[in-house]
Amino acid sequence: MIPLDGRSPQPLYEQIYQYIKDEIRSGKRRAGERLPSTRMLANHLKISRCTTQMAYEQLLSEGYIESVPCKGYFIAGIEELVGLDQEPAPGAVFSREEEKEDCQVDFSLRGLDLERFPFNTWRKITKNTLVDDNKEMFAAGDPQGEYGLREAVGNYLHSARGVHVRPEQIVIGAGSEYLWLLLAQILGRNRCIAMENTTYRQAFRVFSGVGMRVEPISMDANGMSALELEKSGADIAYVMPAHQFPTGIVMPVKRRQELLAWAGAGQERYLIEDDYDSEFRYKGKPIPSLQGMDPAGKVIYIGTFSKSIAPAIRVGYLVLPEKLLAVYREKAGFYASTVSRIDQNILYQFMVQGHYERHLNRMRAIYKAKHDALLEGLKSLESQFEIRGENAGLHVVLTHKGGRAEEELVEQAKRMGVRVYGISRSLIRPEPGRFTSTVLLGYGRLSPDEIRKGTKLLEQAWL
Amino acid sequence: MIPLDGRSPQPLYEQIYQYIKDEIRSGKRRAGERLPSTRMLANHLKISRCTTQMAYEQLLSEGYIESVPCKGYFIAGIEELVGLDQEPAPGAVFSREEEKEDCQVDFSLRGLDLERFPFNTWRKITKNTLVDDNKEMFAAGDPQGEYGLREAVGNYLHSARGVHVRPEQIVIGAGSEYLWLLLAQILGRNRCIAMENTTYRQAFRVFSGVGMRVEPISMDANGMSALELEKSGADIAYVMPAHQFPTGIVMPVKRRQELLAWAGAGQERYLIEDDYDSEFRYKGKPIPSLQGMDPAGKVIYIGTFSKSIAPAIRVGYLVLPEKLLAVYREKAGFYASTVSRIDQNILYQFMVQGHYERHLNRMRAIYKAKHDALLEGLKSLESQFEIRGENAGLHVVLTHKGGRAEEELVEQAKRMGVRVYGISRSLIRPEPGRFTSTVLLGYGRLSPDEIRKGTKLLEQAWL
DNA sequence: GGGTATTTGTCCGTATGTATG
DNA sequence: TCATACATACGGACAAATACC
Repeated sequence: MIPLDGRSPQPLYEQIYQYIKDEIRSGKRRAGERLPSTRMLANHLKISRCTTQMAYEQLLSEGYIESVPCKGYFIAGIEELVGLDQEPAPGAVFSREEEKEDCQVDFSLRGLDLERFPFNTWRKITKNTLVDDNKEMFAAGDPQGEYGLREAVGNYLHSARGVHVRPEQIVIGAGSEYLWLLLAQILGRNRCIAMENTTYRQAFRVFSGVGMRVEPISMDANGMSALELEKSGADIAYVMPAHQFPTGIVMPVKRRQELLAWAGAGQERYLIEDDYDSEFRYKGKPIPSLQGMDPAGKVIYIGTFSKSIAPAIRVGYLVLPEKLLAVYREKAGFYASTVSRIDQNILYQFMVQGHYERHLNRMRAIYKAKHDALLEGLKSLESQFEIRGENAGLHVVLTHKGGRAEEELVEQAKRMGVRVYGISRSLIRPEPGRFTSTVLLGYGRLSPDEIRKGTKLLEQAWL
Repeated sequence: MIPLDGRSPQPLYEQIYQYIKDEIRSGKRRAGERLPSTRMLANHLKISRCTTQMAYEQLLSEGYIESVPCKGYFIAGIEELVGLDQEPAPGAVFSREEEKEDCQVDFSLRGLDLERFPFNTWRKITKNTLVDDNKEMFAAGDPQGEYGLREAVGNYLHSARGVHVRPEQIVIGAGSEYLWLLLAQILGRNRCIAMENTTYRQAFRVFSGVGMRVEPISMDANGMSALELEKSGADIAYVMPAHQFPTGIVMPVKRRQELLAWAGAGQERYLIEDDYDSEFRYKGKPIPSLQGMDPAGKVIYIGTFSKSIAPAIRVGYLVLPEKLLAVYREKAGFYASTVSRIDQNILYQFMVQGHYERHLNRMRAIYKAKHDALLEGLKSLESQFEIRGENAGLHVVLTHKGGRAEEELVEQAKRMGVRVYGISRSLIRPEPGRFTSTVLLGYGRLSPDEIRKGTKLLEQAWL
């Protein structure tokens, strides 16, 4: 029985939250154990169900408990599936995973929390998609992607990201890499593309691989330098305004407008906005997409479901300005869609039934809990490290104030069994004196407990 | 997304109110449409729930929206007349389907018989793939494709097509177009590629689209002219030895050896063997693949499941010679797989459980029946038409002996309600006096009865 | 074994109290 | 005093999982 004091300044839900949290921490409650349902508890304590629920939600957002719809709330398994880590891919010709060694905590940048994926929902939708009267699903589909799915994506982008889009402007494709490649076909190879000097290595390799000239542009605190962009002679600029990878910089409105002005000054100039992880933002008012701020149709918007649903779902989308639509149709309209029509329809159902929004909300809460745990754990490092790129996405950026070399930081962490990642592999062109003592910590796959463990080890490694 | 300005003198709730009011007035929101719940919106905009509620209350009091307890807020249905003429017919942007008119029989070249697809098997395998203990299926997979699937494809190719292949040489990708594109990245753009003068238009567009120089090579009865190839200066040759599209030519062993010899004469020379419909062969011994005849590793083999299973299954495979493997890893190894890992595993199960072989055997019998019906029906045309490309694939080639123009043949057929397709769209370069009176008849989707009906109508149209 | 009542998490609109200019 | 914004608390409706008949 939880003792409640109605006259206490501490709200009821917090008293409940505190009580249960203490029980979990002290070990009185074992992992996997079921909590009383919100109704039962509320009934028992003679309070509103919502109050108990708020308490549970708090516990949930901090990772102490987990919820299973229609079943109950359960104490979280501390390190349930640690070391489940991805596949070693039988005979993997070149697995991207480095060897595990005795790595205890891996702050991997591509790690995601797939445990919470609404598996049953997905399975059910799949089942319903593969019904007998749906055989035409196996025939060839629209090369641009199923119209319904494009509508759903368009609606989502409009409401969530302020993107202005008709379904006709959307092209569905199998992941970012393919879409970059496709984009390169549309824009033409004889382009000069400006990229932020630390950027997605993959994007850089695709664009340079197809023969585009790539101009690295240095960044200030607000992102890509507009001045340098102007001078570079590029006619395309690839940017990530919402949460730049890897620096985590959020481009403020002023810089956005400068870039839009730059694009507007040339007939053939375009901005590519890669909104790769904009789904996750934990603090501060969300800034609409660059595309949404642009009435002139100079922004090509690109996004994917790899982070927001699962990497295995190889689906991404391109939003083309009206002017480029004709070019797309001429140059690439004959490309068959790269995504199975069945998968497109599963995803479509997932979206129109509202599962996508729900899933995003849930994941946002979960990742926020991890994010908070990480920042809390990094507090002790603040004297020697600058922490940036927080409050959004799935990684943070740490820079050693004393200028300790990146390799040393990585190596020191490694000796303590912690894997962190240097920023230098994202550099296109070396910049003397910059990006030399910066490491990246991804927290998507780790549990709050693992994160706390990791930061403790980092403390020992670096201080 | 509603743009909010925290520093504006206009209160937050009023900004929201204004925004939604404008959307309703402009007709962007339809009557009856549901607004996001106060919680969701507040969560999204990172403001208090009460603020969104105040905005909604204002809208409510002005009659723009209605509230339904426990369900949500809805746009009021004052004027149903707003914005009736929206959306331009789903998928109509540029659907590949020509208008139906009063076409009775369509000898479509991309038609397939999907009625016989083992739907239940596929569904069952899908269900079994999506079981709870298979969650890792949603994580990122091998960029080259699931190893198991590559093994299965390799085994199939070895036994069915005589392809010599280790799973390590196989790259799984989302359909032919993507694989061609990938191949172009691997080989490099500064290549000169020889293509048979009538060939897959799509392949031509991909290769020329990425900037490769394309050399059209004329064909004799045995396929691509080895002499002309030698003279062309090309270092890559794209061929379809098993059943050339569209001519249906089967390349005899002698010509194959000439091509192999050509490839062997240059360090960087390669043959691309597109085995697009080799699954279907109705008479005579199946000829092994070109790749299987080549001990020197000069043949790149490419195939897909689009015809043999279903076009919606966007899966194809590339078999790279050992020498190109390293190049692939370096230049394109970072490309994530374009096929959903789940789909790959479904396909894998489909193959290892023997369903693929069974399905192929069944389809071969079915298509043979159609093929026979077509040839039987065309007998009466034999006096005036030469019939070629038979005994394999899913189409035959008809050439008018009298030299009647292709357009006329198509038009005459059309007037009788039959759709046939001219060969000229497969021409890369006009060849005076050739391919001017030839049409193609695909029979994949038609039933034997429809085929008989079609040939009867063609008789009336042409004789 | 197949329908049915119950339980449960989840989402919803609503009401009231409070802090800050 | 009032407008604005936020925090706390309430109970109904719903669909899905589950247990029971």
